[in-house]
Amino acid sequence: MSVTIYDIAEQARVSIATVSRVFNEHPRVSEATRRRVFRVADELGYEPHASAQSLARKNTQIVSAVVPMMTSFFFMEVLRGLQDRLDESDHDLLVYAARTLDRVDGQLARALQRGRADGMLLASTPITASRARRLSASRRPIVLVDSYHEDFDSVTIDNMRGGAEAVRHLLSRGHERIGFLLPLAESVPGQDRFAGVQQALCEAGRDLDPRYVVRAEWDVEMHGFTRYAGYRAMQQLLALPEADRPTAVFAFADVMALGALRAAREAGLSVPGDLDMIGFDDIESSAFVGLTTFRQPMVEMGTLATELLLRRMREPDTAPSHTVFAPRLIVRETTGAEATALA
Amino acid sequence: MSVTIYDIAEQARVSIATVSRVFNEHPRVSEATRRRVFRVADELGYEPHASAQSLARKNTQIVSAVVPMMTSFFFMEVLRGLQDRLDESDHDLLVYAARTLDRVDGQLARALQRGRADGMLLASTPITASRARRLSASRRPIVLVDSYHEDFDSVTIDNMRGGAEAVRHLLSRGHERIGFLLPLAESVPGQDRFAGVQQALCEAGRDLDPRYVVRAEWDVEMHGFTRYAGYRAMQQLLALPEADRPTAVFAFADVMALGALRAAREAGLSVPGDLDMIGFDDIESSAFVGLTTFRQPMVEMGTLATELLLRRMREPDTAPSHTVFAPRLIVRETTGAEATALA
DNA sequence: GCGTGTCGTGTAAGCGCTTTCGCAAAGCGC
DNA sequence: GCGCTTTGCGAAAGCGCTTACACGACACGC
Repeated sequence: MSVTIYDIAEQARVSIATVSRVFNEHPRVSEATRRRVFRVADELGYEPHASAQSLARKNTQIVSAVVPMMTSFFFMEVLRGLQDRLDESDHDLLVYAARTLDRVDGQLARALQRGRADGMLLASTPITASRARRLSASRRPIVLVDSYHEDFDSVTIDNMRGGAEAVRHLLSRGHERIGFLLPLAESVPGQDRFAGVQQALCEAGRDLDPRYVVRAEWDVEMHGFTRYAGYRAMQQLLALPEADRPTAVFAFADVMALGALRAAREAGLSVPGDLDMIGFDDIESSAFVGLTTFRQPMVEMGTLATELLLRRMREPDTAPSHTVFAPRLIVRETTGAEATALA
Repeated sequence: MSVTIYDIAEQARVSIATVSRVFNEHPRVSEATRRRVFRVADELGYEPHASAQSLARKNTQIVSAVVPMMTSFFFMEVLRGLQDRLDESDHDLLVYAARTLDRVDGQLARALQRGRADGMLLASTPITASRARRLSASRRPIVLVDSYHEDFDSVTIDNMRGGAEAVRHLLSRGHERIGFLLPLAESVPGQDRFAGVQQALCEAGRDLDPRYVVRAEWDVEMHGFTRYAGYRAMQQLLALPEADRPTAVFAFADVMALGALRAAREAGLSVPGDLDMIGFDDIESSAFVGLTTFRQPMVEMGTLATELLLRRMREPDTAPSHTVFAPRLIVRETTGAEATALA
């Protein structure tokens, strides 16, 4: 078997309590014994047993993250933020990734059930009433990233503002007929962005032409956040009589915009030129294809969320905080920017 | 505090041993007590304490994965495979992600140190002699994904074959002057692909013109697997006298190819037409830009690796197995395929 | 020299679970 | 009915660690 504090205690001629104290940096240990214990521990190659520590200390030094991989680029970036911050504070990260949105509940259940973690991060997971109830019932520190519920700390993006800004940007470029490619109605970011759209149109005194609003009905389990959904939705827009076709399109996600770009080009349109296009997310491909979009400070969101979680683990009874980041418009070729060299 | 087996035992008028037996599906429990225990457990909302179980059982039901995020798309896909398989067997996943390759050792150390996991998956992590030593010393079940060492189970891609096939494909399209964009010399997949290149050239009776081989010297911490590195490397190729310029380029990774494409287009070349291009990895953007490349069965690699790991956890003393997947050439527009509609 | 503090250490009681062992009761063949 | 096995369960000993408590040794002020 592996080395335990008993082995060290024996060899170092002290009690196991002292060995434990040494490793826990307890102040009342003499310099001499401290050194002796460390030396013996080194020689024997001792590593504390994580489970035993957890059991005795009543904490695990583990944080879990539940993520629907739907937004995989988003998640990878957030993950970076998490890891960076967690490394510093000596916590490990347990990941419960769900393939599709409908599997999130399963992963959530597991994460809660096992009770392995001291705290939990939920990324891009819509908090329904029933989820909220279960989360509250677990009495665990919880932080939401990219989703909102009043009972929990959250770090989000101001989607409404983004939606509004997208419209304003397109209006400022003189577009009269703007098409919108939306995800499923259930999508919360989708709802918010759309609210922004309506607000901006209203402010500008425009009406929303329902023919220009296409809701994805494809790839339902991804809420329509896929290339294919964007592609099909765009085709629907393109099926309008040519004179009525939108001259600009706001796709609610970059992946959708990419599909839409493809559809537009297949239809013989050039973008920009015949059509302006704007997305949301700033995924990796977007810079490459010159897609105008909105950037979200994902790494930062990850580190902040972790920070909040660690705080809440220390002080569980503070009121939930809600941080909202502003998305930043990145103007690229698809709304007329000059092509730029690769940074 | 939370509910323990003692609470259940008391309420159900049995001993804690029996409660434990019920939950562990021990055969020798009467149907009546089984039911009673389950009922009480449900009422009280009992959840077994993971750390206590680990301590008593001497296993954790946790698998850890160490990944350099370098290849983030690759990792996300592999992760999918992992999760799918782990979910089935009721294991949780601990992720140690390193931002860059030089931080891998830190994460490796943590993963080993904490001893939290019953087994370990290493993705895309070059196994140096010193790492191999540390891994062996830990006496833990280990499986390598996308890297190789004779002492451990591994699941890899036949990079040499891919490299050779890339060259053959370009030769078959009549190219005489082929440029190569390589990552740092340290990169093992890079070395293998290059070996394949040399082999294919040799078979075809061609010499390798050293002017056509550019090794990335940028983004060293990513081993040169970045857009920017590809971009700069391509510029170097383009700096050759026009008559000598390669008519086709094999970039050793899609990200590099994307950068290279950009550089080529900035230089006024059209791809395909003036230049053929081929990459490796089939990242998401590649389908979009029509890049010919090699696909790796990443999800499958993930599930297989997990399968192997679970097996090794059951039977630690079997000889290491080495599975090699063949990369599949995906011919797209950059080597002359017709543009295809989005699937 | 005596109380009073502080230091350094050991003893032992947990943390919540699994599992061995033993025992009584019940079932079996004859 | 007698020995035998099987069944169902409890007692108790861990798993490796933390930590409250106690205790002796020593330093200090007076």
